[in-house]
Amino acid sequence: MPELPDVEIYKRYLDATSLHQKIRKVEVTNEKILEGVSRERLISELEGHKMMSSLRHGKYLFVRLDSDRWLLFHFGMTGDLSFFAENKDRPEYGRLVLTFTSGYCLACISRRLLGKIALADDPHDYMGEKGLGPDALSLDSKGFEKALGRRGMIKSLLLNQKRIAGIGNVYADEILFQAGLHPQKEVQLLTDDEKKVLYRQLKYILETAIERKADPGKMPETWLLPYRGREVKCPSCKGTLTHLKVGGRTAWYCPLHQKM
DNA sequence: AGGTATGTTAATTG
DNA sequence: GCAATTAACATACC
Repeated sequence: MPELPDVEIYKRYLDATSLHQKIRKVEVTNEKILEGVSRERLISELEGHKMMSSLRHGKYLFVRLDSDRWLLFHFGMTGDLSFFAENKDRPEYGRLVLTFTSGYCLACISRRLLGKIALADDPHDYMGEKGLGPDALSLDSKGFEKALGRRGMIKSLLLNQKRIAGIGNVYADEILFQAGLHPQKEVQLLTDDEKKVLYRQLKYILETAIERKADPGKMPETWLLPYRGREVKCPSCKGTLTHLKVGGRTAWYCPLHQKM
């Protein structure tokens, strides 16, 4: 379920388990996950090398190798990382599996193959080519207002990675729920106060989600997330949760306190 | 069996 | 040029 908080947790997991270990074996079990690099090329760039540090931007995770080249992961909807002992507990759908000389392995899992694994010379250049906007957590309030732009439905703008990188469907709904804004509200109708509240909630939601390990079961009872997907009472007012489609995605919200 | 799913992108239409 | 909509990608779940 990788949105920004999930990918931040993946980054910390990779940092804690896999840095500074020599890669002994590289397996690519499905080449469709690779973007712009062949299986042979990826293997030769990784084998015998070490991962030295990592960097997250939006939903992308970049890993610097000891060659100063970068390995990057984009997880799509069903991506995950798994660290395990060789010949034991090997997860399903590991599309890239690195085995270290220590006898432990790091796998990039992708059930639906909607993610990407690639090599890059420089993360900044790669993000530029993709047209990715600034990372949601690095924005100050001025940068946020600039990134919002002038037209469109607020939820679509929050989800647009070219404007702000990192927010996905679930956390976009959560931010709007806490800010009391209807997902289809036109951004040009937002008051300065509403923009301030939106910015403050964006920070609060993403930071809190990271503190709670991006585990949906651990989010506050006052949030939308524990009730998302059910037409039950709103956890913050007398309303009843409901949903509609915005930009092809399901938007859950409370029609009573989320104002157009 | 058909609809849905936390992501992105291309094609199309307004 | 922008924004909205839809299909496509591949697979599991209800």
